Amino acid sequence: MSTARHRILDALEQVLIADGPALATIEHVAATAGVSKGGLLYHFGSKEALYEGLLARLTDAAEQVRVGTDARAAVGEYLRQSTVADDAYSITMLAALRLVGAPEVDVPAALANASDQWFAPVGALIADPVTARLVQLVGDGLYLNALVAGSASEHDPAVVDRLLGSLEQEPAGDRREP
Amino acid sequence: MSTARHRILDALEQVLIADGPALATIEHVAATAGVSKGGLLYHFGSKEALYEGLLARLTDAAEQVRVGTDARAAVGEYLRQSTVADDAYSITMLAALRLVGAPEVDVPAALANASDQWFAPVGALIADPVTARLVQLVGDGLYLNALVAGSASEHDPAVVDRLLGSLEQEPAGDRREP
DNA sequence: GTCTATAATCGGATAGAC
DNA sequence: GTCTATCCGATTATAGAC
Repeated sequence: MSTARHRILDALEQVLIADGPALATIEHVAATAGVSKGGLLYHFGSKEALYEGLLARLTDAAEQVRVGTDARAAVGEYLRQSTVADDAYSITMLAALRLVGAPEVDVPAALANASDQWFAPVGALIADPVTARLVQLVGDGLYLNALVAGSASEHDPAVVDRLLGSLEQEPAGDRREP
Repeated sequence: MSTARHRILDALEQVLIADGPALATIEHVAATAGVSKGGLLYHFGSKEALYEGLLARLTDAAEQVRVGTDARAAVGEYLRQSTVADDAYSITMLAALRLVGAPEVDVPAALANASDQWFAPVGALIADPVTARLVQLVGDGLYLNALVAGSASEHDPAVVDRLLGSLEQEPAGDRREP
C-alpha cells in the first residue's frame, strides 16, 4: 500500500476531470503526480494497468457503501451523492465516467457494477418499483450534468422533496404500527 | 453540400460510439468513411475542424426541433427520444457525448445549447417547475445509460406514465374553459 | 523505488501529383 | 476533390544507472 500508487491515481482522476481523457497520458499523469514516467511505470506497468487501477478503486469504494434502514434518509443521501460532491467517491466516479469508450478497459462493466452496488440497497427500501426506477434515473441525470460540466451539478432540494413525497404513497411495510 | 462531408461525419459518429474517442483519429475516421487521410483533410482542415463539424451538425439538428402544444404528447416524445433511438439526432447526440473532455472543442457549450433548445419548448408546456425539472433529469439519466452502454437504453413506459401523471396535478392554464 | 535515456510506433498536418 | 509521400512531434514502453 505505497502512497505513491494513491498519489498517481489521484493525479489520474484530476487529469481526467480537468484536462480530459485525451491528455490522460502516462507522461502527463506522472508529471501531475510529481513522479517521472519511469516512476509511474514501476507501479503501473502499462496504460491499461493504470486505468484498471482507477476502476479497481471505484469498485472498492462502491463495496464499502453502507445504507441505513430509513427509505427517506437513504434516498436523500443517494440523490445528494449524485450531485457529485467533493468527496473521494464522487471524484472517482466522475473520472471513470470520463473514461467511457477507452479501448484499454471495460468501463461499462465497472460502472454498472458500482452503480448497482450503490443503488441496490437504496432501491430495496423503496416499495414501489416505478418510484425506485425514477430515483435511479434522476441520480443518473445528475451525474450526466456533472460529467458534462466537469464539476458538481446543482443540488435541487425541490426535486428531492418531490421524490421523497412519492415514498409516502405506498409505504408497504415501513409504516408505524397502528 | 457535398455528400463527402456527410459521409465523413457519419463515420466520425460511428467511430466515436463503437470504438471510443481515443480511436476517433483522422486516419481511422477517414478509413471508415472510405477516403484517405488527405481526402478527409480537404474537407476538414484539422482534427479540431472535424470535431466542430460534428457539433455544428448537433446544433443544426437541435434547431429544427418542433414541439406541439400538448404537454402529454411533448413529454412522452421527449422521454422516448431520450432513450436514444436509432434516429440521426440521437446518434449525433450520443457521439457528441463521447467527445466530452476533448481539448479541441467546447463540447459542454454545444451540448448545453442543444439540450436547452430541445427541452425548453417541452418545459414551457409543464406548469409545475419541479415536474419540469424532473422530466429533464430523467431524460438526462436515460442519456447517461445510453452513453455508457453505447446503445439505446431501455424504454420504460411505467416511468413515463408516472411523469405524465404528475402533469395532471397542476394544469395551470391548460385546462378546458369552465 | 525512482530516475534518465532511448527505441519503436503512431497521429496530425503539409506538399504536391493526378 | 482525392490520393500518396513525407515530416514532425508526441506517446508507449524498455533498459539500465543510481
